[in-house]
Amino acid sequence: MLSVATWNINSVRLRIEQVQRMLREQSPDVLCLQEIKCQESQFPAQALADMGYIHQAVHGQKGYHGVATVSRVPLREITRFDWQDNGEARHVGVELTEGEGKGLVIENVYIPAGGDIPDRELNPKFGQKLDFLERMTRWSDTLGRPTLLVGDFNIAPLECDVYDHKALLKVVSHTPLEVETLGKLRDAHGWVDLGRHFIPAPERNYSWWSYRSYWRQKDHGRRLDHMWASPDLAPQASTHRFVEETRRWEQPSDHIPLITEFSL
Amino acid sequence: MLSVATWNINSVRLRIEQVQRMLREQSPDVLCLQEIKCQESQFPAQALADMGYIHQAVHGQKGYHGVATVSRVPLREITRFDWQDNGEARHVGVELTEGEGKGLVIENVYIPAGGDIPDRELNPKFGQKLDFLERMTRWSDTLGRPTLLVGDFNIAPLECDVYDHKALLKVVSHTPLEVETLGKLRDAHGWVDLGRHFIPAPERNYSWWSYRSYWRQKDHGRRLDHMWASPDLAPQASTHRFVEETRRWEQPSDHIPLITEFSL
DNA sequence: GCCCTGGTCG
DNA sequence: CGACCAGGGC
Repeated sequence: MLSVATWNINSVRLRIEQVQRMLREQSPDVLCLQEIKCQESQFPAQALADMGYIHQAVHGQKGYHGVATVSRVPLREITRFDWQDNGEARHVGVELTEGEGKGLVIENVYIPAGGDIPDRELNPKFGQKLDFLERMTRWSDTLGRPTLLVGDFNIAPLECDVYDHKALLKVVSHTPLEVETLGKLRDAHGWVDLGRHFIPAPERNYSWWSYRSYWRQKDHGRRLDHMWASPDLAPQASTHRFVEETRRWEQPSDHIPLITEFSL
Repeated sequence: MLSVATWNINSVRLRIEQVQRMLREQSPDVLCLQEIKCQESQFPAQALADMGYIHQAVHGQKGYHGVATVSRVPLREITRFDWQDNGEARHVGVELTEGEGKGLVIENVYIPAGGDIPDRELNPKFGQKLDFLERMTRWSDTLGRPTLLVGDFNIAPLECDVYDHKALLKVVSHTPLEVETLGKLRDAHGWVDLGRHFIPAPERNYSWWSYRSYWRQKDHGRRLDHMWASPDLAPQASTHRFVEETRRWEQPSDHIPLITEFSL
């Protein structure tokens, strides 16, 4: 048994107590964080180590972005890709080195949000997002081991992954071009979307609600966070859950944690 | 019986729950706030009205300074002086219009801090502080009714009003020039310093501790907040207390409330 | 909306 | 140290 969580925490320093609470209540073996928004030197390593998460791979930067994978089972950092080649900290890859999960690779990624306008010409950030996905797609070809790819993908691929499919067709995160580009990444390695494997369409299944306005009343969510298993790993996934309650905590992240359990 | 509190709250929006807690626990009839740090439109009027403090005189500005006097006994705003003539919101004067305290005037003031260097030439803010005090001194001559003058004076007049008299002689808030200038204001109307009337020198008696460094461990406080009664009002003051516990609350103001009870 | 960076202020 | 502001990001 091995359980892995992913959570875009939107500042790990501000929400370290919420991380600790989630770890106490959900008890995953491994936690992948995105948007830690700090440098490695500022990462709350001790607070997490005190809870047993002594194995840590932190790829941070000042102020923005940043990812970290912490674990109570041994791991070692194996990669730290910069698919944009611009110095942003959006990926860290680890390998579990002992126990049932030995050899499992966990890729933790924060895909660019892509700006407001879904047009390469008008909005360079949208192009960067697509380029990022295409580079990940080429990288996918090279993988040869059981791998879990998790994080904030900033794309809600299915109609039922958003509260209003038609309205969001022109909104970055749900445009046909993004969905198609993400689909190529998925197909490049036969990735299995565990969120929809365990909670099949058309069931409502969101991981993010804007801070703005009436997200709670209207349930205007999107499924932007994902856990994808390589074809050789997917059969071992035994449960998968979205921990929606954290979105109702005080001063929450706008994203919620996802957790998968594996029988390994 | 009438009780009046004064508290430099250092952002009333951020600390409205602490204000409510203090009001519940101390139950003053009137509360004078300084450094509300908001415009009148942003003042948490409803939260205070809900607790019975429905009579309010708010003199705010954007971001800095600002004073407000709220009460559960009827009052009317009578003055709103700008002794510096620069648009800063540092004073509001009210008159109680009913009940035992009818006719009592309460002047709520936030005297300028005065900058870092205690020299008019090198630091214009120090001059502005002295000018502010001198204009208040001239204003004091004109008063003819029982009056309570309260607020953050930003001066600790006595040796025992600071944790280290000698060290602070050259620190703005305790320089001989400030103490002398404040003394002239006091003498201009025969104001009675209730803090020292009820807690005589040389007893330790602080109302402010810096946010910086080890204020709690070292008790490096100063008495910057004051309640002064006009000679005709002072005999009615029956008790006076410093509510030090608020400084140990979570995310506190750097100042504590002072409360005087009057037998009226 | 909320969190970052930096600035000013006390 | 911790308020505020403005500007940038998502």
